[in-house]
Amino acid sequence: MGVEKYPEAMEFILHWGEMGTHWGANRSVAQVHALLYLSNQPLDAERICEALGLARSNVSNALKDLQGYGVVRRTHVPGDRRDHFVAETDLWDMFMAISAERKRREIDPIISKLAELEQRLAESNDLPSHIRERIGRMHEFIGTLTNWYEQVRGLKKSTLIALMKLGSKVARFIPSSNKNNSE
Amino acid sequence: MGVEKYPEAMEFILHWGEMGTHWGANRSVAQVHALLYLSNQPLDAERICEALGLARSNVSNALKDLQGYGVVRRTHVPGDRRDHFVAETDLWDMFMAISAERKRREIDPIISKLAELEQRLAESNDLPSHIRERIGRMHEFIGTLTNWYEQVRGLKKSTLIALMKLGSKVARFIPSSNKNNSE
DNA sequence: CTTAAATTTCAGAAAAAACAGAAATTATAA
DNA sequence: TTATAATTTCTGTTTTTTCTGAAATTTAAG
Repeated sequence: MGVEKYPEAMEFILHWGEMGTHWGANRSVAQVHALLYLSNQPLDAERICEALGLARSNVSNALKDLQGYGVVRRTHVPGDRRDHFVAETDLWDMFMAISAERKRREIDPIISKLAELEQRLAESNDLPSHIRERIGRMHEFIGTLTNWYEQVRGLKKSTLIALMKLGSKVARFIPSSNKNNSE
Repeated sequence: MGVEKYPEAMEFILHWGEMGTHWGANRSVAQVHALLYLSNQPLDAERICEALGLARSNVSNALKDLQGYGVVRRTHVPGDRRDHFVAETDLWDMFMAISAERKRREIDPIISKLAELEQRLAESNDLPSHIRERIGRMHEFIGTLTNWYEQVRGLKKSTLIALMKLGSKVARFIPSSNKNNSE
């Protein structure tokens, strides 16, 4: 009945787990995520342990992680005392949730630090100008990028999809760049 | 004379190194990168060792890594036998180089695996349709995303910057979404 | 309230990654 | 060609992360 019976499904889960290690999640977290993503029905923790051969505590932490990223949620199965879990299956929502959370954890602290440093640099005057300048440029660059992200993220899903489908054709709307080639 | 003399510069380097660990690079790699980014002049490996307190071999590997990502290059200083290194200082180019290489290493293999699985799934007929469907949707989603990336990446830098500055205003060009709010 | 099931926390073991120092290789100059 | 400087590769150590099993806590049913 469950996903774990199908070799191709397990292959997907294993590969997903492997890739997860390159993406800031550990193997267990990514595997649990993949399993829930493929699963039709809510799964309880014990079931996940068996399917993946992981310790109960490990699965517990993985589920907490995934809930922290907003890609898995607890759900209640009537007549069953145990917690059950389901994954977000809309890939666009999943992508947005993960990117928002990663921004919060990994980009925002950088911005704060850069802002703080820039402040201090403005005061100390025995500092080579190129250092001040490069830290400033980094700050500005990341600011521009995240500002763009925050704006675009506010658009309707359908608009975003339409924009993506446009691809490089969006460049048509930029005045001075009708011949759009790299560099 | 060098960057390592300035406490604020070192603070940037240390913080950058720390953040690097969350982004797929190890601390040494990120620190070497930050040091070179702030440096005005090409630095030789020995100098980097001293500035950061790292072993020679560690620095050697970090430099190899950074060159692999295309954000650092070797350069020759006349009258000096040693290799010297400089970082890309255009942040846009740096960003593009890193994202292209990460896509190659971390996204492309997923796409291959998904394509292969989808092929096999099409053949086996005793498989719940929702599994086939979800793997298919994942494949399509990542495909759409990377297709968009490849197209946009081909645009002129100035066009890209102009597009970014437009922010959510790009949505104006999408027919059916004049009221552009989230969800 | 008591009991039992379910879950989380914690401490230590296992695995993986990062790093240092030495040895080996490569490249340059005399 | 030989000697030496520079760099890389390799091996073992240290550090960090992941994961397990047991203990503690929480939750809910009776």
